[in-house]
Amino acid sequence: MMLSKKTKYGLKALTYLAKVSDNQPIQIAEIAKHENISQKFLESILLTLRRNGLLGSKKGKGGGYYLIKEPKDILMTTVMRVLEGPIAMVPCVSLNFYEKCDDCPDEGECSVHKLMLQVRDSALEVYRNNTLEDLL
Amino acid sequence: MMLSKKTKYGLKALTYLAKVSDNQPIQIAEIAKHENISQKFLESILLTLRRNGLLGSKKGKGGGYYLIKEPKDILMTTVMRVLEGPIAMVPCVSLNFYEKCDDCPDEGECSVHKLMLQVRDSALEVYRNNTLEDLL
DNA sequence: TGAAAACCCTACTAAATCGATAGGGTAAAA
DNA sequence: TTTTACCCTATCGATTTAGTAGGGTTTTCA
Repeated sequence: MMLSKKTKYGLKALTYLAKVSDNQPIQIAEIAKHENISQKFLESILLTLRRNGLLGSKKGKGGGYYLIKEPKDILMTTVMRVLEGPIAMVPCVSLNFYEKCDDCPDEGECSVHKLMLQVRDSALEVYRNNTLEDLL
Repeated sequence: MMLSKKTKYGLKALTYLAKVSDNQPIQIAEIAKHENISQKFLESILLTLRRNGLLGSKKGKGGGYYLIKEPKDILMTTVMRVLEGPIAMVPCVSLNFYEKCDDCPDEGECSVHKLMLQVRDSALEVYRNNTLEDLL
């Protein structure tokens, strides 16, 4: 139930980019140093963000990573799904990764299902109501 | 970010006890069979619940586990904390297990902190608004 | 044009956690 | 006094996490 470091670092990196850059590329090393993150680990996280359309990158001297959207257009639902995976705590209440429980004969009767549905909805509401801009 | 099987099974066991029993002791084997749970694993979970004041037990023939409170008096906040641990996804927003992040110089400025505070509050609200009775 | 800067990719690993399994010990009721 | 059922400890394979290592490859600028 803990937030992974991957997500934590990813969020911090996005925040840093949103703060300092006017879409100038920022080098990995700079972000890593400023946010106290292992550079190599951060590298893999930024790569994930880029592959999922949240960041752009530029190679060569003067290169780096930059936001390709406005902070106000980057929803936390997207960020969390990309970095942390499904928002639901059990697959049987997941919107995007639904899976039936093999041990549970009737979802409608399942107390875990009932509770986790509410938890998912409340988390989703938080993520939907927060853009990167809101966190600056 | 997944719910552990421990919590899932624990919740199911509590629900089962609330449904079938008028505070008669129910044997582990019966719960395990009915809810499709490994008996030995369930045993350790029930023990945890007993140690934390959520269940009572009776030894010997005719023994088993039973609820020691009314379902309407068993809050999900308690159940989740006992089985799953802290509700917060980062220690720096935990009410009961607060810890400062070593990499984060200023919590007030931290985007992760800001977001996770909201997530914790919304989860807490759900858990506070649900008793065992509500899940039956 | 060539070398340095910076991204890109793969593979490995130590540590921790999870979900169980095994095997017995102990108390209580019939 | 024997059976029943809870109680407790230890172990273990699989998976995940949080990196580390090391070497590409591409691009840009001098």
